[in-house]
Amino acid sequence: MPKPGSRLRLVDVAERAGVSLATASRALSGRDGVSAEVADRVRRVSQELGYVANPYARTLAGGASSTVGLVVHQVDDPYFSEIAGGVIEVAAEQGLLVQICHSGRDPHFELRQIRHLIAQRVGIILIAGSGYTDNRVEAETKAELAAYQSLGGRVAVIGRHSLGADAVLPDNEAGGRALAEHLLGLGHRRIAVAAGTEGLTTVADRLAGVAAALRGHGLDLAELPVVHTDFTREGGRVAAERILGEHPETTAVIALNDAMAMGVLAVLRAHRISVPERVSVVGFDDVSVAADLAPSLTTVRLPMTEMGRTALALALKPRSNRPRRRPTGHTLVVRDSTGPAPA
Amino acid sequence: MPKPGSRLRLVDVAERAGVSLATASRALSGRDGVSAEVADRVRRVSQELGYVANPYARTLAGGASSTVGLVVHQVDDPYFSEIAGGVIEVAAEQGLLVQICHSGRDPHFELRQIRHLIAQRVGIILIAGSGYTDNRVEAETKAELAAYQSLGGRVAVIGRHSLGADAVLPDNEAGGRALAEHLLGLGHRRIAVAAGTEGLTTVADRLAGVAAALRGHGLDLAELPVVHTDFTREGGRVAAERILGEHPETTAVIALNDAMAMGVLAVLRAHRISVPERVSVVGFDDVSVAADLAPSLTTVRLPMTEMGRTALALALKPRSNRPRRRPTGHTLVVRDSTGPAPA
DNA sequence: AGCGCTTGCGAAAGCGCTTTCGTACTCTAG
DNA sequence: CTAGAGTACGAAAGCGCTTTCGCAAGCGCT
Repeated sequence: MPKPGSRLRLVDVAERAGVSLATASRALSGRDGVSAEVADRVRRVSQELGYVANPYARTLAGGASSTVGLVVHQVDDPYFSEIAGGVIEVAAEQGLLVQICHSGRDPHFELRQIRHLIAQRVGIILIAGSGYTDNRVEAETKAELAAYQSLGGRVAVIGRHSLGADAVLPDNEAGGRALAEHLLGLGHRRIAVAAGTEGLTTVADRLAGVAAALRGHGLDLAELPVVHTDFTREGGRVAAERILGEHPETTAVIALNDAMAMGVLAVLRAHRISVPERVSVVGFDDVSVAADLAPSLTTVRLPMTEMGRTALALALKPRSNRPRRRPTGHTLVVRDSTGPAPA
Repeated sequence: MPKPGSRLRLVDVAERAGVSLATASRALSGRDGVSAEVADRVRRVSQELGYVANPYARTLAGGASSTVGLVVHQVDDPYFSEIAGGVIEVAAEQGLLVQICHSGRDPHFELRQIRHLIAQRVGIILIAGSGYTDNRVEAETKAELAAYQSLGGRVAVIGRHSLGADAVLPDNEAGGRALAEHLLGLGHRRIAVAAGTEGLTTVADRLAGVAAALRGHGLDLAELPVVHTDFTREGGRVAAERILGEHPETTAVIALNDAMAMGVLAVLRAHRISVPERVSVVGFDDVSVAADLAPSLTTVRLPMTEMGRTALALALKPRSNRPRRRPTGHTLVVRDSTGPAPA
C-alpha cells in the first residue's frame, strides 16, 4: 500500500484553488451550492494536478462506492468471459471498477461470494449465470439481496428470474423451441438431448422450449433420451458417450449450450460418426468459436457482450418499484453441423 | 451503498467481548500485544456475530489493501480469461478480491488503467499480456510502477520483461523454435508467418524463435512472407488472405497465437484448401478450444491458468532486491492441422 | 427599514478502522 | 525493597473524504 502523505489529497486541491475543503468536495462531485465559476476553477485545478479521489475515504465518508461486483460461474468459460467483457466496457466508460468472483455453479458458494461482496461494500452487484430450481437455496440468496437493496445497494442479474432484482433475460425457452423446430423441420425424430446439470433454471427453460416444439409435432420429450451431465465440454462428452451407447439410432443431438456441443462433437469425431450426415448437432449461446468448430456449429445466438452491458446499465439506473426485465431476443444461426435426417 | 449504522462495526465486537476497540483490532489482525486468551475471546465473538471488517475503513486507516488489480488486453480472449481464472482462484483462497480492467493492447490506455488502479490504492497490480518493443512507451509505465513499488505496492507481470517487477515468462522463443522445427521436420520450406501487431514483444520473441530454427536449416526468415496484422482471429483472417493472394505456393502457415490460427483456418476453409493436405497450420498458446477446431490445431501449450496463479503467488511474497523470474516452459502439441509438406 | 428567503461558502463532525502513546501492572535484577 | 524492563491493555489521534450545520451576504417583499 502506498504510504499516506505520498499522494495528492483533496485539501491540496482546495488550497490551490483557494477554497475550503467542503467546497472542493461539492465542486468535484457536482453537488450544488457552489457557483458555476468556483466549481469550474476547482475542476480545472484538480485536472491540472491530476487529482484522483481516494475511493476508500470517499466510500467511508458515505459516498457511493464506485466498484461493481460481478459474480460468474467461471470466468474462463467463453459465455461468461464475453459477458464480463461487456460489463468491463461499460464500467470503464463510467470510471467504475469491476471485481469479478467465481460461484463455481454452487449455490452455497455463490451465496458466500455475494455476502463477501456485500461486506466489501460494493455499490452494485451483478450476478450472471443460471439460477437454481430448488427454491430453498435461492430463497436465502434472495433475502440477502433484498436486505442489500433495501440499504441502497443495486443489483442486476443475467439469466435468472425471481431474485427480486432487475434482470436481463436470455430467450431460453424460445431459443430451445427454435432449435427443436429446426431439427424437426429437417426430418429428425430420434432426437436426444445433452442437458446440463439438473436443477439449473437455464436448463429447465431451454428444455421446456424443446418440449413445446416437440409437442407441436406430436412428440413427447419424456420419451426421448435426456441426459443430464455437467454444463461443460466434459459434460457434453459424457452425455454423448451415453447417448451413443444407449440410443445408437439417434440422428440429432441438442446440446443445451455450446460448451456441451463441443464435447458432443469431439466424441462423434472420435467415433468417426460424420456430422451432419449421420448425426446433426446443435448448441446454444453462439460463443465466438462456434463458427470455427469442425463442423461449424448450428446454434442459437445470445448477445452476451450486450447482455453484460445491459445488466450494468440497468444497475446504474435508480431502483424502480418493480424489478425491470430486459429480454434479449435470440437468433437461430444455421451452420454446418445440421442437415437432413438420414433416410 | 448500505447505509452507515446498518452493519456490524468493530466497536460492537469489542464491546461484546468486553475489550477496547484497540485490543479488538489487534486481536483480529493478529498483532501481538494481546494475551492469547483475550485474542481468542475476541475472535470467537467476532465469528459468532459474523463480523466482517469494512475494507474502506481498514485501508484508509493504513492497513493493507486486500484487492488486486489485474490488467489484461481483453478478458473475452481465451488466453486472458484463462489467466484471469488462475488469478481469481488464488485470490479466492487468500480472501482477496480481483479487479479486472482492459488495456485494449494500447500502451497509453494501459498506462491510464494502471494509474487508475494505483489511484484506487490497490495493494497488488498484475499485468498480463505482451509488452511493447518501443522503449519510450514502456519507460513511462516502468517509472510509474517503480514509484508504486517504492511506496510498498507489489507488482507482477505475465509475458513481459523489463518492467522492473517479478515476472512470469512464457517460453516464447523456444516455443516459436519448436513450431518451426516441427514444420521443417515435416518437409515444409515455403512457410509463411501470420504475425501479430508489430511492436509487441511477444510477437518479436516468437518470431525470433522461428528465425533461429529456420537458420538451423539454412533458411532466412527475411526471405519468407511475414504478415503483421492484429493479434486476433480477425487479424488471422486478414493475414491468411494476404498470404494466399501473394504467396499461393505456401505450404505451411505459422500463426503466432491460436486466435490468429483460427482466423487462418477459417479462410482456408472458405477457400476449400484442405488442411493439412495442402497447407499445414500451427498456432501458439493452446487455448482450450484448440483441440476442438476443425482440424484440431497443432500448437504450443502454455499453462495459462497456472501462469495466473504463479503471478499472484509471486506478488504475494515480499519484494526481493532483484525481480524474480519464473519461466513457464512449453509443450509442442501435435494435432491434425499439420502434416507432411505436399510433394 | 425590517423581515424572511435563498444562495454560496467555511467549520467541523463524523464514517470505521489502525496505530501511536500513555498507563497500570507484573517480573526480574541489583 | 526499589529501579528498570517488559507486558497487556485503553484513550485518542488520525487516514481523506462527505455532509450537516451555521453564518454572512444578497434578494424581494411589506
